Amino acid sequence: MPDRKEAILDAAVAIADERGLDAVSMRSVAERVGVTPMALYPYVGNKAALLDGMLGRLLRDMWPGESPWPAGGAAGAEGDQAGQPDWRTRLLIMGRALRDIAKRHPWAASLVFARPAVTPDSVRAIDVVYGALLEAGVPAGQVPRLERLLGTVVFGFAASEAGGRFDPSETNPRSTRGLLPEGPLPGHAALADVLAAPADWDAEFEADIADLGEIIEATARRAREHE
Amino acid sequence: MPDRKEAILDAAVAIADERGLDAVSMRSVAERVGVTPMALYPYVGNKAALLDGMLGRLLRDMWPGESPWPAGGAAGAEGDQAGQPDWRTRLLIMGRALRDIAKRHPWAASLVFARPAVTPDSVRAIDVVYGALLEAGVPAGQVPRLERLLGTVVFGFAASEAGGRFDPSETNPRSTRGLLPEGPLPGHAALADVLAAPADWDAEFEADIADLGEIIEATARRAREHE
DNA sequence: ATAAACGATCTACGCTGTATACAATCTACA
DNA sequence: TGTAGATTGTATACAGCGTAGATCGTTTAT
Repeated sequence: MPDRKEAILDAAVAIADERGLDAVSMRSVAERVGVTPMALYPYVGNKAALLDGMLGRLLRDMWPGESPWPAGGAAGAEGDQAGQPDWRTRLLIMGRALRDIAKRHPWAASLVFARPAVTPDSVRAIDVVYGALLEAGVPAGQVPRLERLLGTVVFGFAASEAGGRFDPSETNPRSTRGLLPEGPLPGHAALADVLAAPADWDAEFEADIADLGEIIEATARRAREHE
Repeated sequence: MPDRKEAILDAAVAIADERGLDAVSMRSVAERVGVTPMALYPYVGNKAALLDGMLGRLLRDMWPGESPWPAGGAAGAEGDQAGQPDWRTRLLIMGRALRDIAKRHPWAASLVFARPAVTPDSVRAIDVVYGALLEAGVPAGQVPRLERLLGTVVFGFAASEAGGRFDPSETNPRSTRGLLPEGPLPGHAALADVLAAPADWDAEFEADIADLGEIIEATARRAREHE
């Protein structure tokens, strides 16, 4: 009866959304499910596995229905399927979906870099990226690396946004003036105007994705020329 | 007497290196310093601040002596200093240094995305990157974004390497064969050969850095043309 | 000399993950 | 229908956690 496991994961995700990841304890989850803490163990094994399960649950929700696009149509030799958007918008959609998830569940981003994430759902997501990169003309030898780079940037951006790594340059006004107790900050001083303006994270995310797209195209172009 | 704080941070870092980040507790750190747990609070405030301090300590060690290069010489209008390497190798050196730190202290990488890292040392590091980007010809409006992108990739790579996000594709042999309980994996199937070979993380890191360098140059080139 | 601030201590509270032992309930077969 | 076995949840307990609160020398300032 694995409905129980789903219910447990639901409860854990709900608690993390409402009160933060630190509030997710075996006791709090158990209470929400209406059961004693030890009753969770047959279903989730231990707390680390529970966190993995929470992350997996989120990745599954990336595409609500079945698979995001008709399966197949990934190998370059096969030609493109009819109703499928091109590789660029496919990657864009995935990236945006991932950032949306991270925004809705800020706790998730910090988990990505801490756990391997070997769930079947995440492997499926990787496969879709592989397909897009192959369609773009990236040589096979570079595809896994670029997939990892894409993931690093998207997850990293989401994690930074959620975890606060992007905030401090504004909250610390002294550094934007090019001064620090220990010495001058010529770079900050030269950028005072830009640093004073509030950042537009949506625009920044899109710009990053666009830059990644250029990397992909440049890689594909190099491969075409050297062949 | 802030030597005491240094000693506390030293002890905490040593414990994390030896027994992992989870082993860093107020009690264990206090014991190593030779003091009761509550005696730490006047110096580090609370546990979260202690973790911040540990991270800051590592960033300071990025350049052992004083500052990495003679201060100043960042603003583009000022021309280049004599003994300073060009912006590309400067960024390369910083990136490599950061990955080395993450390799020596794997626990640190997971902290980066969880805490804002507002310490003076990290601000100084950011300033150096600003200087390099300005020297490369990146327009001021894009410099902060690219600095964040660089940091995201380098930290993200280090965190992935240390946290295990890069491992599973090999440890899960079934996925490299293009098969999964739930359905086919056309992308994995098409890349079977490449996925079977072991990855060279040093080479991958260098390749990623090179790609970032191209983004920087492309941005600078666009700015030159549109002016 | 008196007052104030500081550094360190001890105790205690409520919380954590989970090993272990036990009880209740449902299933299957005679 | 009776009973054995498996399944599922409970109760208790332990060692460890972060830190609030009160206390107490010792140092510094007035």
